[in-house]
Amino acid sequence: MNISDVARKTGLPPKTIRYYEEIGLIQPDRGANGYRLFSETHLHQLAFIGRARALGFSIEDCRTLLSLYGDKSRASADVKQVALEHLDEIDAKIAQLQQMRTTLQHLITSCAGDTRPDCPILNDLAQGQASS
Amino acid sequence: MNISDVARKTGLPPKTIRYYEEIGLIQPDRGANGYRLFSETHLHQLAFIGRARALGFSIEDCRTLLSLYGDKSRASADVKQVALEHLDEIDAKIAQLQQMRTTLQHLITSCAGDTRPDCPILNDLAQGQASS
DNA sequence: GATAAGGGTTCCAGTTGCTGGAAGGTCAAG
DNA sequence: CTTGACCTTCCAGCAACTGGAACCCTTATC
Repeated sequence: MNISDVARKTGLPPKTIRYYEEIGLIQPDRGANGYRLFSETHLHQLAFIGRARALGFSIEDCRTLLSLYGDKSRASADVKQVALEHLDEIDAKIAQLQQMRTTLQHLITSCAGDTRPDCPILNDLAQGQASS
Repeated sequence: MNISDVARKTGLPPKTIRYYEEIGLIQPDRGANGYRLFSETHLHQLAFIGRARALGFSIEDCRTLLSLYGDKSRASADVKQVALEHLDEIDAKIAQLQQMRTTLQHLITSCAGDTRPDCPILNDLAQGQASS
């Protein structure tokens, strides 16, 4: 399989697949003409990476997960730990965004949004406290 | 004021302040020795930027907001629009993270996390469907 | 006057995860 | 034989910094 076939089947752009090879996530073979040649195994690995990335795992996490995936004597606890740490990161990000959201929503609500220059949003940014 | 004073008062690292000058967000003066010299106005601007960044606004948004802040004939509607667009972005990110969180949590719950190799998390990543 | 500590300066490189573009080789069809 | 769609590599850039090297300036102390 050439790269565009794999791209179509995995939904990953060819550029991304080349990048994954460059950083050593996958090791496709090469044909006599220099083209990358992908096996079914490579296809599975790339689909695996694509799904892990869709769940927000970092590239380094993907590397770890791929390695565990290929290790038939792995302990599921190792996989679970990677997932749990990632869940914590997600929760932290959500909490941070919720905090921003709350403050921002409050400011937006208190801003008239008309042609006058008075603006509680700018006041808050300038003073470090809401004008309400 | 020298850069470390401003850093202490705003909580921004000196490196970040230099970076903000480099990209034209602020224009501190220079002393005869080449040191940056910050006025109270610069201090306010940097504190303003720091708070906007804490609310998740991009550097470009900060540029716009700073410009509106300095424009006494602004319309608050312009500020509100920037804030509303940013709120939408935050909401989109939260939704995406919640989606990831839900899937990940489900997988984690179904994984025994012991010494055996069977792992629904890897199964899902490999197959594109949960094993439950 | 020498020196050492603690400022400041610039410039270059690296981070994460790609993405765009240029320049060029390959291949299959008409 | 040429056209067009592939493929290749390499270089640059995105956001928003951060680290480090190499060097200058200031102030205090001996």
